[in-house]
Amino acid sequence: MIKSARSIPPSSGSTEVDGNKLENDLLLNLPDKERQLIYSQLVFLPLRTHDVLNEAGAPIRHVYFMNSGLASVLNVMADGKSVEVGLTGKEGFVGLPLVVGFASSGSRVIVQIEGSAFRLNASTLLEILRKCRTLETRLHQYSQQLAAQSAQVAACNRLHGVDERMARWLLMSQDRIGSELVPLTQEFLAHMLGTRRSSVTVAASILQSAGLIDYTRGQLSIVDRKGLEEASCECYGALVQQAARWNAESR
Amino acid sequence: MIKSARSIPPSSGSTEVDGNKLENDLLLNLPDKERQLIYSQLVFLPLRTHDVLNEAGAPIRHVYFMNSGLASVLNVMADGKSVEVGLTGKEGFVGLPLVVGFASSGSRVIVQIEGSAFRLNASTLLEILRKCRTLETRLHQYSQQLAAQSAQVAACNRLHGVDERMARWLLMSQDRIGSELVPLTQEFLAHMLGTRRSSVTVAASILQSAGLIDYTRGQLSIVDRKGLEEASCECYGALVQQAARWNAESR
DNA sequence: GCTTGTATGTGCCATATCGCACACATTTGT
DNA sequence: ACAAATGTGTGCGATATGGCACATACAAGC
Repeated sequence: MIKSARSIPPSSGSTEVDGNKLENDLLLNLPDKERQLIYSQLVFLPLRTHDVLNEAGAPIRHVYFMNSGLASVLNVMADGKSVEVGLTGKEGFVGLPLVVGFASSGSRVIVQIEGSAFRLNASTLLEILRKCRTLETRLHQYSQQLAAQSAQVAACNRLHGVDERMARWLLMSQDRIGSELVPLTQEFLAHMLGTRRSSVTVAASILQSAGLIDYTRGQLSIVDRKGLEEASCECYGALVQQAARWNAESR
Repeated sequence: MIKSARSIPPSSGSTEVDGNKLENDLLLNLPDKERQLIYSQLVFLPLRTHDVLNEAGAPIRHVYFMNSGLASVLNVMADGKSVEVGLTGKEGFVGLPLVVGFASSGSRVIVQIEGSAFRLNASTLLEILRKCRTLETRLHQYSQQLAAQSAQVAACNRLHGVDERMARWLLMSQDRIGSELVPLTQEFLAHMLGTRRSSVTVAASILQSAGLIDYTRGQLSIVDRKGLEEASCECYGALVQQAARWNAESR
């Protein structure tokens, strides 16, 4: 079995902010000085399915440290068709352009699976970043990871079929939400994969009859993770490997 | 006609480094202090077609400020198939992971059209960056631009046909090399677009008989740029717009 | 129990692309 | 002049996916 992001060691000890458990990898284990500056400003925010966190071309008013659940970075075309170009969970952050000095978002980011995040005003983030080098570096590193994801997805979208891409998506999701249960309709999965719903139906049937997944009305569960990895394209493994390599290098 | 990157105003005055004209946007108009630190370290390097600047998964030994010509960021699969996920010319830089503290490259970067670059050792760059905040910010911003490119390409690869993607590629290339003449075989264009050579032949024939381009044996020239923009998908315009918006915001 | 809305399953045809093979044209080197 | 290497044009069947329409299944509310 591919060593997935799930096997990244959990942070030492548990931390609460604003009475809520802090799970975001970028915020955990910061130097004391930065922790004090940041934690007091964080606002806990439940995320509901299909909430829009950032809109393409619109000013970034808030940034989000994902805490649980899943958000999708989408590229939306003029005719309404959309394709997911990135996926972010508790390892991630929404609002990256702001970190490098851009005021607007390049893409739409929506909540795909409900959960929670810690939010900051744009101006608050900028103020904090002036004093928090560790956090800033982590955000820049995360930006590279997300870019690598987009790149892999770009290739995957060109070269691989619906079944493989769907398997990849499920694996990536599971890594980020840490649960076998993925609450999601085929309709939305189709939007993520940039295909028709009926193609998803067919792909899902195939994966189900192979005993890899199980689903009913918006509740999809992963039955055989190892099997799913074999059904997926190499893109999943490539991304996991790349992430692991970079994580090892950044110590 | 879409306002392209070509219409970005040229830098004030002309600068030479090591006896060679400096064209790279990231290096021009730096604060005096940074200029002095950096310029003395730059090594001029001619780039020949198919030179490999960075290899996926391999340590980054040198970084490159592109000066002329064109380099492609490629994602290569196990079976040898490849897809271009990014394109960089004199507006760009090769070796971004290093800037955020990662030691290895996430993708292969090859020279697509010959030209030149200014090179630095990895360690030299890191040393310089500790003192040069302006350059560092510019590199982070460029990283966002390149990521936006990958994202758009990811969507484009999923939703658009060969003809449209080819038109987009030609437009993006022209913006970066600033010439109507694109020296390139259909074979390599096929690698960029992640398709077969014969599909490129067909697409090229269509564009040619429409009077938009002209080509013979590795020499492709853009005849009707406006027409090509119409033949291209919205992705080209979207990228130009996004770049313009961010450039305006970062002042 | 019935209605309404939402989620999923299926079928049919058009089309784009793939995989492969081969013919032809142009350039390069001897 | 000739051979070899390289670049381009074309055809054909297999396949995957798209667009669309409709049938079925389940859930929630009255």
